[in-house]
Amino acid sequence: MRISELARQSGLPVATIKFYLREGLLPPGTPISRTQAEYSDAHLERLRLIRALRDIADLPVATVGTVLAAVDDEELPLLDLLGVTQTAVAGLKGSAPATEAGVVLAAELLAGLDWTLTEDSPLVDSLARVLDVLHGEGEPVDAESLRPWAEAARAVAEVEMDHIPVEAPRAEAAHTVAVGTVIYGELLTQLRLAAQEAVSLERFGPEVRPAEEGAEAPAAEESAGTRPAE
Amino acid sequence: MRISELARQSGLPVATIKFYLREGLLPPGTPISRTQAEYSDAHLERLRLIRALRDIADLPVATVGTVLAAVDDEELPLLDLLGVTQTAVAGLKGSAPATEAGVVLAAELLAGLDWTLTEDSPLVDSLARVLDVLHGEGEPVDAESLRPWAEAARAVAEVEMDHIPVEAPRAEAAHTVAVGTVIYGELLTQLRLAAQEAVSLERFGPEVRPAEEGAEAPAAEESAGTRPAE
DNA sequence: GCTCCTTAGATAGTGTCACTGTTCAATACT
DNA sequence: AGTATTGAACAGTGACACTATCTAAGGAGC
Repeated sequence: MRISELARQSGLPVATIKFYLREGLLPPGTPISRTQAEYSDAHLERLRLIRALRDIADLPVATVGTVLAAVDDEELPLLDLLGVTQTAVAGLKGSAPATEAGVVLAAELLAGLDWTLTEDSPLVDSLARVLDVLHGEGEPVDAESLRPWAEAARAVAEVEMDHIPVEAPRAEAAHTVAVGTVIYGELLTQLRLAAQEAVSLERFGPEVRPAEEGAEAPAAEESAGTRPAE
Repeated sequence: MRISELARQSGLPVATIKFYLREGLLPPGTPISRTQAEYSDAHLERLRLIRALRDIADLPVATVGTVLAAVDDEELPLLDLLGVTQTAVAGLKGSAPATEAGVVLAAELLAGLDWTLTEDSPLVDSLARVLDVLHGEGEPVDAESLRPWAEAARAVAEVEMDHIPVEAPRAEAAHTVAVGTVIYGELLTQLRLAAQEAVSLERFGPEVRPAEEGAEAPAAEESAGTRPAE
């Protein structure tokens, strides 16, 4: 297909696709002539992935490029791909580096959990910055208090690692690593919020919520698309 | 203290503080004269919180304003504050709404978990969008496959709800709700990444990774290293 | 061959966001 | 008195992610 067709199928403007091409996020199509190139379904795939990383994970375009390059690099071990992807996702905004105390706290926490990271893992600093903020807000940051989060994190991490098709062709496994790291993270985030709401309603406000089994008024549903959750 | 002192103690430029004042994120100080105002430690507190929401959660300034206004509103029930905060945090970037299929899937998932949300909770849509992406990438999105994430999410949500000082003055509880929803979310995200790394190292490569204490082989590693890339 | 359309590629422009800097008049401090 | 600081209003900046325009070269139908 040519670029306009690719645009139509992906739902993206031609100009945007050209932009991704320029930025190296999307590999060039195979040139048919000097003014035409052929794009494949793989390009469509790739565009979907790009949009997922942009829309869901909100990664900057340059970072998407870094991750994609790592996915495409057949030489790169999966373990390193995971590192690249994590670095892309973990990055916190502000430039303030973690305090020394935060780093110590983070290291102690990891040690207490028996989690061994690579020597220079940037995750320690990201984690330290979060602990700094928590500490600054008066929240407890000792290993014991944080254990529930650590255990939940570990549980999903185990499942995710089980989920990587290590025996499959590298391209497939690489795709899973990148998608998994990024998208399952967002899934967990959204589920946590949903769980918060569910738990808080159970505890503090079940009575303000009829709509259980009674004759649900025929109204509503106008924009919900489907039943809300019952 | 006056504004320059507030700037010094908070580490923020005066111009930035004035900006937050203009945007309504920071309440005005008590005017001493027509050209001077007195700021308190509460302002310092507030600035810390603003920076936490900006740097850690990467919330837009306008959204920070919304959350802060909800925190300050003594009339607003904590349950509603939670809703406001969740909406602020959950917001996904792209404008594409969830597909109908995604919404159905999300509703079924929530139903299967016995999680009841408010009728019009925007969380359903956010969750649906993540499921859409997962589905588009060929990942399984049935309730059974996603159960581990749901259980982990529920576990931390329970702990977080326990953690809210419902008996304390509303201002304190409100602060905890906002900080908790936002910052503990990031904590979980970072811990998940750390756990991924720990688990992957345990399983696939404690030995392929020297750099422990030996004299780091001067050899190549051409470009594969675990550099942050960028 | 001759229009008319599409494309690749290069370059410039737009809109948003979060500051940042500038000016001015009214104090405040020394 | 003289310098510095402040609050208020407003213009300017830099990063980012597109988006638009322009040009020359094909290609398609007549």
